[in-house]
Amino acid sequence: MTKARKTIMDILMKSEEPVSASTLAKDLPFDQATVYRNLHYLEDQGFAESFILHCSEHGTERYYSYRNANDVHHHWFHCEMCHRFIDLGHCAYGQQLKEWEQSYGFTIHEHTFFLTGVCADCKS
Amino acid sequence: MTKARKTIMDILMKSEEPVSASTLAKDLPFDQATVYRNLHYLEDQGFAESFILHCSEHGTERYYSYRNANDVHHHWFHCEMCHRFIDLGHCAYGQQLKEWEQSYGFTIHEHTFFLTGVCADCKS
DNA sequence: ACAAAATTTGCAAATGACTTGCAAAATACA
DNA sequence: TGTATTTTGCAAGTCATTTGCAAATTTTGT
Ligand SMILES: [Mn+2]
Ligand SMILES: [Mn+2]
Ligand SMILES: [Zn+2]
Ligand SMILES: [Zn+2]
Repeated sequence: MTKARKTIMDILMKSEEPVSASTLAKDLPFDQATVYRNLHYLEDQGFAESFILHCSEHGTERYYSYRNANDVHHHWFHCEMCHRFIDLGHCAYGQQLKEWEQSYGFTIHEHTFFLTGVCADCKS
Repeated sequence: MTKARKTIMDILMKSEEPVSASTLAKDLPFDQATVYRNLHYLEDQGFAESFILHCSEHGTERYYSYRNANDVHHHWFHCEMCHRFIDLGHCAYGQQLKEWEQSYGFTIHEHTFFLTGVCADCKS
């Protein structure tokens, strides 16, 4: 495994919340193309997952988080003031998704869910 | 109300599914800046709502739909093959969102939810 | 209907996240 | 170690969306 890939993988593993691709690209000492290509690679291999979120201050960016092989993914709340994410816990939509698949006949590949607003700290 | 604004508003009102901003900008006989500015205006005024969705064929685009003053919004399934949207019906997360607000102390401004996959027609 | 004030439009250039071609550098494999 | 495969940096490109500005349109007050 290359240095760039290991660095990115480590960051994702250690991070408590999703990290944006463009921020990684700016902060890391690798070319942006290398960062983006590695994020794609990690997601392809199932080591990471991502979603696109728009915030007025940082614009539209893709956020990545580490994906544990056996672990279920999480959904998040994003604070529009401090830009931190709050973990909403494991995804609890499995059953609902199956029901929709049955009643509509489609096959779901992905579902996107997140909240935006102002966190408790920023309100006070 | 200007011609451009009325045209865009009409399209949103008549459309059965969300329409992408960039498609509107390409297809309508107004400048793209005018289209984008009017979409922002309509959303600001509460006549439209939008979400960002990425599909491999069309890339990352913002999709708009008309928002009826009294009506609750809908969530959607997007088919990655035919690129149509399937209406999943009224949003049923009101209660859940309130519970999260209480247990986490944050205030939710928006929630984003949608599905992607392959529709029944495209599977056969 | 008329003129001034306020808003909107078209144009052209800019923005910013992300992608891509290519040759050099690093890594994996025998 | 030598060779095949993968990855990297660089530079340029793509594409949705935004922005400044002067001209055109719409709104307001009379
Ligand atoms: Mn943010
Ligand atoms: Mn699509
Ligand atoms: Zn906050
Ligand atoms: Zn389909």
